Amino acid sequence: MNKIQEIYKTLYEVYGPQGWWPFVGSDGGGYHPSDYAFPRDENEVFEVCLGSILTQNTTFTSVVKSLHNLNDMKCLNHEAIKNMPLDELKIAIKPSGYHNQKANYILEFIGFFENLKGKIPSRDELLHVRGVGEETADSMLLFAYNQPQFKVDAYTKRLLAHLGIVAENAKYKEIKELMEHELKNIIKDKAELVIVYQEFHALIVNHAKQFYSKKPYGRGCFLEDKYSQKSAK
DNA sequence: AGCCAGGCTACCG
DNA sequence: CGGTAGCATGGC
Repeated sequence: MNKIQEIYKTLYEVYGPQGWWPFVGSDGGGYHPSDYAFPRDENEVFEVCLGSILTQNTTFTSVVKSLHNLNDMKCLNHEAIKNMPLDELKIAIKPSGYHNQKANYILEFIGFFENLKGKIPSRDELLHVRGVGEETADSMLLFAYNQPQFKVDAYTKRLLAHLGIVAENAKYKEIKELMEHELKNIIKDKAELVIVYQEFHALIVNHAKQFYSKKPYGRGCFLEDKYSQKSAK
């Protein structure tokens, strides 16, 4: 087992399955640890994509508020959002911040989404949608479409940089390819790989919220002793 | 009161 | 190419 896999194993043993991606539509199930039958329909696929845009540079608790606002207005689906007044959309998603930008991102994405007609988009196609960058694209592919694309976020980079596994100025692509390379050779089954990518990302966020949110980063991080590649002092 | 959050675009050199 | 200002709100 390589170091990345050991870190995953340790985090999973400590925190358990995260069942990331809280759904608020449908039966309003919230998080769903150990249940990987999501998303269950086309509307939940869209809900994840919507959440992926809304969560840019924001906490997911804020996103859940926005999603509840839309759900209360019976507008938690692409057709209703497309047909609602722009001002109402902006008000609904206000808790997530950047509502002027994100409202337009969402409408642009809906145009793209409807053109797909249920097809799975490629990563490159997603990246051409305005408002969809690398992390958002991977978020959609991993959590909405169950594709084995590792999602790298600020926490992932911060953790790996702190442990000396990547450089402080490492780029998104470099980190993504490292994680995928270290994990996919061992895990052959695609569905299982998706689950590991999903859980790993969620575990990193859970862990990093506690130990990598405020400076000095890494204080109290129990991964540091075992996995840090930095030479002592 | 200030810093940070599960980023992206536009524009600069 | 890399670097950075601007975008907005809520929580602690």
